[in-house]
Amino acid sequence: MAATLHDVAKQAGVSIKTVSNVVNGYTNIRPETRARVQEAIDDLGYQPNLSARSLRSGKSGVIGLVLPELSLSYFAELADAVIARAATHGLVVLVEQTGADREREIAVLSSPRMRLTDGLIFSPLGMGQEDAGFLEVDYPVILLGERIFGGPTDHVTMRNVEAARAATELLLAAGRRRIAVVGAHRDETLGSAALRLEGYRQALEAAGVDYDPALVSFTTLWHRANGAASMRALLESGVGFDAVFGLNDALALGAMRVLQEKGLRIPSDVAVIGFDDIDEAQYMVPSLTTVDPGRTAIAETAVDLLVERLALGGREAPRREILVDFDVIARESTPG
Amino acid sequence: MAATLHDVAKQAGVSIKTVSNVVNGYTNIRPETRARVQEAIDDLGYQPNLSARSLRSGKSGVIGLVLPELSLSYFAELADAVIARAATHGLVVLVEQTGADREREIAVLSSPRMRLTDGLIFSPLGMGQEDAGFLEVDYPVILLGERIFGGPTDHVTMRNVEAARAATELLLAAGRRRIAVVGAHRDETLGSAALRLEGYRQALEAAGVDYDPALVSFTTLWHRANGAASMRALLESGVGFDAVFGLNDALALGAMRVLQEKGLRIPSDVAVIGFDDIDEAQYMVPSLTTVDPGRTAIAETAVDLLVERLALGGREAPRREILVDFDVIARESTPG
DNA sequence: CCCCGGCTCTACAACGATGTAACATCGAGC
DNA sequence: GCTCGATGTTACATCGTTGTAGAGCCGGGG
Repeated sequence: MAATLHDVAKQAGVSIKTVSNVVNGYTNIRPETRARVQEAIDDLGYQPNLSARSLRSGKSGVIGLVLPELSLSYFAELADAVIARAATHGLVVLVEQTGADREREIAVLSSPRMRLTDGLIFSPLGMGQEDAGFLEVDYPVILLGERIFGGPTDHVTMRNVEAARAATELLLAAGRRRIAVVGAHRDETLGSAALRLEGYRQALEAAGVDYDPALVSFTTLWHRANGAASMRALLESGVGFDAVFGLNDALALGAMRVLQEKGLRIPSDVAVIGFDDIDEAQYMVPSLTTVDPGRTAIAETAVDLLVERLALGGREAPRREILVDFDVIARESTPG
Repeated sequence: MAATLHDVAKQAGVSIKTVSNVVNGYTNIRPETRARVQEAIDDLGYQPNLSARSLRSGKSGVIGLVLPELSLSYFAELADAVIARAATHGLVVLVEQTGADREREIAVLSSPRMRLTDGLIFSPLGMGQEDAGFLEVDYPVILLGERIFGGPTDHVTMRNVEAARAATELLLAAGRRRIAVVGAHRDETLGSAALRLEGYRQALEAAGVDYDPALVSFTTLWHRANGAASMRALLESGVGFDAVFGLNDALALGAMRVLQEKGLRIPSDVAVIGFDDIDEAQYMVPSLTTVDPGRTAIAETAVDLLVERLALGGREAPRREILVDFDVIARESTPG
């Protein structure tokens, strides 16, 4: 059985409160008392019981991270950054997966399973704008993603429109005028796909290039395979293009494979740009030009905001909507 | 403030223990009492306080998963499976990253941070056989990986030697006799690289094919980039080969890119096989033949073993060494 | 009519930590 | 010599939950 304050106190011949004071670095303790207690602590290998501490203090030192699934590179890398940042605040991270399922996302918000976390970083993919009310809970939540805007909680997200516009502008600046899009979602007005497509359109308009619907291919999940399929369809349709904007990197990589299969050279025949800057993008040949949407900044900002909320201890504070900076990362798949 | 048993009891006009009994599904309660209590619970939105429950019961319902980093696809997918399996047991997972750093791995084992977990699934990369003693802790640990064998804890791992042998045999069966290896580690006797290389050698020997050291290229980290670099070195060295065994998929994919750059056809000129069956392997063109080392089985077995240990409640039980089954998954990068 | 047993329900004491208030002890100051 | 304040330490209550022991009530059997 693990030693308790009580055991240590008995061995050191002091009260448990004195041991507690030593453990917590309270200053008014005689050096010899402290030494005696410390010896007993080391001797017994005492470790504070975090459940008890948490019950007493109302804080567990654990934050929850709720995301679709770790198998998606973007979320794995996000989780990596969240965990690393949390560690610098002395917090540990409990990870829950929802499989992008709306019901499970909603369930997790009210689940007692989560009640031992002090707060949540919440990244939904299934919930939509109409579900914003579910975010109204009595613990701090930091919302990520593009599914809900203007909800009751803090929100950290990326400049989807501007970043997509910058990506498109990079292609335009290279003289490309026929820019295909891979990964659009049909009938979506919110969410990453719609916002990035909007950025694309803005860039075209600003450059005085007509928007050609034939260049936009739709798909569902943003997987490599869908990127490849979309590209095949585009090529077969006979529509001419000299550049491709993959709405995320996986799509761009899938498209890139097909282009190379068909003997098209990248970037001379077709330039390719992605979105997300997942790790493997830089290892491809040619390496993929992409947009770093600020994933690390999102993770770190989310943790920091949550830590601030926790420090408030439940007192009210205005909600914040934070947009992190993005970066266009030029690599070999675009000219120049 | 969140409602407690006490609040519910007051509202329902019963004792807190009765409420507790209702919450825990204790049977001997009059239906009308139960209904009254349930109403109060719903009314107040009562949720059990898990810290208190955990203090009282000595169990938190949280298990820890300690791994190098989630940015490595293998570990992200492992974590995905662990979390999913834990959920079926009603457990949640706290994920800690060590960065494959020996000191951090050792620290985590004795960290009070981890004391609120009931047990650990521990996947070290920095510790070695000589550190086995650190695994001797007073909570259940399930060890993963190939860094420590015969330690004091349960151990779940893959059949590295046999799986690597099977991979090599698939190439041999296709008539390939000059099989290059990408990703060996110098001076390693334990660990994935050494074990997989051993399987390779066994397969060659059984087939009566001489082992040619010139075909084995060494590297450090198992990244795409290192796979590509190794392949370039092999090609430049002028040593002839008709197949490549990447000791993991990332290496194989890196190598595959370089082969294609050089205009070599896969699999007709050079067959390629990997190891790990990461998700992207099947989306490549050509898709990568690889070995599923049983990652999902490892994750699920680890969780199940831990659950069994937890059920023992500290009672002794013999340690178990579990080897999961592997599968060779033939895809387009090998003939046939 | 009384006792026994089963069903409901309750009171109380834990689990291990910490905040509060208060109690010794000591030296300094008047 | 007595008070005062600072210092060092302690007793106690408390966080919210659950296990244990047992109390009250009812009906059935002797």
